[in-house]
Amino acid sequence: MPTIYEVAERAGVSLSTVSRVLNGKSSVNKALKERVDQAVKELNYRPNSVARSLANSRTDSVGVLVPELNAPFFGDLMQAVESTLRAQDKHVIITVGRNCLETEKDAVDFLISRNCDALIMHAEALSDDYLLDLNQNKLPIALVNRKVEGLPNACITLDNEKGGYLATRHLLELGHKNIAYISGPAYKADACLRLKGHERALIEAGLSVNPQLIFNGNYSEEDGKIGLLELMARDLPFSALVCANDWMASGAISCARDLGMSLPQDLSIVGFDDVVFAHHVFPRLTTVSNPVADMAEMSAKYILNKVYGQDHNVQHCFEPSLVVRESTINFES
Amino acid sequence: MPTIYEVAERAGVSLSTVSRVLNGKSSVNKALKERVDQAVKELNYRPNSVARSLANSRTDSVGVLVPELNAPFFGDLMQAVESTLRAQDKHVIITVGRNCLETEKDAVDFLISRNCDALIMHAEALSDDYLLDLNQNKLPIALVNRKVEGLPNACITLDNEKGGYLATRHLLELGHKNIAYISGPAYKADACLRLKGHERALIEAGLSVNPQLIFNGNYSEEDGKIGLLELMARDLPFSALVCANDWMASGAISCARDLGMSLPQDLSIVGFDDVVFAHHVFPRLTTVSNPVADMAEMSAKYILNKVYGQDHNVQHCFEPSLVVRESTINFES
DNA sequence: AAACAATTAGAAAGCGCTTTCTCGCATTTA
DNA sequence: TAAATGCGAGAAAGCGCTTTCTAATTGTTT
Repeated sequence: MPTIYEVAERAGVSLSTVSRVLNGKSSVNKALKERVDQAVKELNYRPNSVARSLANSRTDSVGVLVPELNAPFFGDLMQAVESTLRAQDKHVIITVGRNCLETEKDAVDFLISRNCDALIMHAEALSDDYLLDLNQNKLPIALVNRKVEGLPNACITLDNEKGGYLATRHLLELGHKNIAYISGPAYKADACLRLKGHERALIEAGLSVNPQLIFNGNYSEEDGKIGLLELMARDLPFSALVCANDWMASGAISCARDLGMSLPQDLSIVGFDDVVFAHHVFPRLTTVSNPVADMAEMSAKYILNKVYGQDHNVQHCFEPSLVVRESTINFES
Repeated sequence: MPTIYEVAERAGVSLSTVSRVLNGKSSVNKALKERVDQAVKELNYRPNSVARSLANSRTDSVGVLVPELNAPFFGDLMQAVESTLRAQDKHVIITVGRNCLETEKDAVDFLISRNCDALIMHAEALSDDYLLDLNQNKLPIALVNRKVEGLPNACITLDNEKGGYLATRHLLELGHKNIAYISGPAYKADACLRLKGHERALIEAGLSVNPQLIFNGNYSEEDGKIGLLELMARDLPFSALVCANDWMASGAISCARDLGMSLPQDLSIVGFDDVVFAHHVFPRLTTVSNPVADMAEMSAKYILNKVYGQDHNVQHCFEPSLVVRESTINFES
């Protein structure tokens, strides 16, 4: 690998001049510039990114924290972040948090130890205070799918309440009156908001919120099954079910089928997120789309603005929308 | 951020000594070592990884190239690589190749420019020669799911032929005699081998290979549909279908259902890869499991051996196995 | 006790770049 | 024409570490 010094020698200039040509920040005599460009080409010179980082204390790398990589939702997120950032010659260092506080902290420590210029996180377990600290420690961060008081700019969120509302209103419009709900865990803000939207839709329709029709799951496929069984055991009739994510909807669907129900005739089901498998499920899942890729791209743009002096428009709140497929049908009494 | 110099000062030793304590390569007087450790703790010192990399020309980073991130198969791959490597304090830089020669080359260039110590690739478009060149250029590489003559050690592969064989033998054992096959693209080695396995099973069973029962797809869901329609249009009866991956199987399934067939009674279908959605499909897909996570982990271990002087056992060829679910059933004439 | 070997600590060079500082030269102004 | 100004190019310091080389200290051998 040739160094900048060899380029300078071949071009017959000093290495400062080569650096200036390479970075284009200060002006260089045209003839010299051409000699340098020529030398660069001849030697097939590529600047050493490590040395450059050491000299200007910037690594052009952005740390990313996601709960897992082998899940469609986070795959979409990663894909968007990676392509947005790499288009600007930054790279991502990906770490996995596994929904676990210790692992997430380790991951952040690791990213810091790698001198990332900024962090983009989908943090599940880290506390608001921890995140505030991080940010005050002069490390720019962006938070996808999370709202932290005190970090209004860093947060890129979805209007989860509206999503929950859309799901339930869709069922109401189809004539359903008894609508069960399998929620995500109560300690997660998005789960609460989705539920709140569900309740608002009921109330707007003049119906009452019956806690007996609500089950608290943990967003897993398994809990979709358990939830459906539990709700049915409570012996209150319902003709439709909203699940707070697609995994639970998928669990509920296969459970329902195992119980001999025919879908969607016996039960209309709505999911949330519109992950890739939503249309593999049978019947194809009606769900609320979560524009995670857009949000992820936006978080990357926010970082590009904040750390690398670029100037993108950034939008902090995104809207979900309903995707009607075949798992919901008119209520026929 | 404190530097190694400040640690040395506080401990009252030279910075060489601090470095030695930190790296533990050469021996240091116990008392001094303790003073250094103490100083490190007091200052909360973290070595600057960039400076370290510059000094010893090693970045502790491994470049990874995958066709895409938002697909279950590559999600599994990434997850395994990331966790294996990070457990050893290395990090991955992920790039996306999109199945496109130019993009893949760009990605590799990018990774090289980032001074990765090694590359782990699931390369679709790069030629064997290109890969050989890379490797001869002193950059260690590992290739997942690919066999390149001349790089026997770098390749971590699946016995695709056996996988194809298992899929078809399963159907034969169920009594099927007319088995259609939707293949992957002929220019991909894995697709050819899977098909070859299918043919071997047929021949072993005393049946002949009828090209009219084979359709060449491109591994996409869409081509599963197109393939099934095309095969049916050829007007040769078949009671079972092998698809060379799960995406095409999923496409074929929804197409079959749209045609009013009932599955698996009217048609048994086998997929390949056992990606996460295989059990979301209805009927749940019988498929050939592809231990991609194991292979990915192994590729990471190979790199750990090769570049970082570790000593893991490495296995170069992996065995697929049949996962029987509900999309296949006995042939009843 | 003297001569030697074996350890261990410190000084200093070097990794490849960026950037400040300085100086020389060309251009402008009085 | 002399002084003032501006600009571009080179010298050199510095980013924070590793590692070689040298020197000093300790322990070992005869």
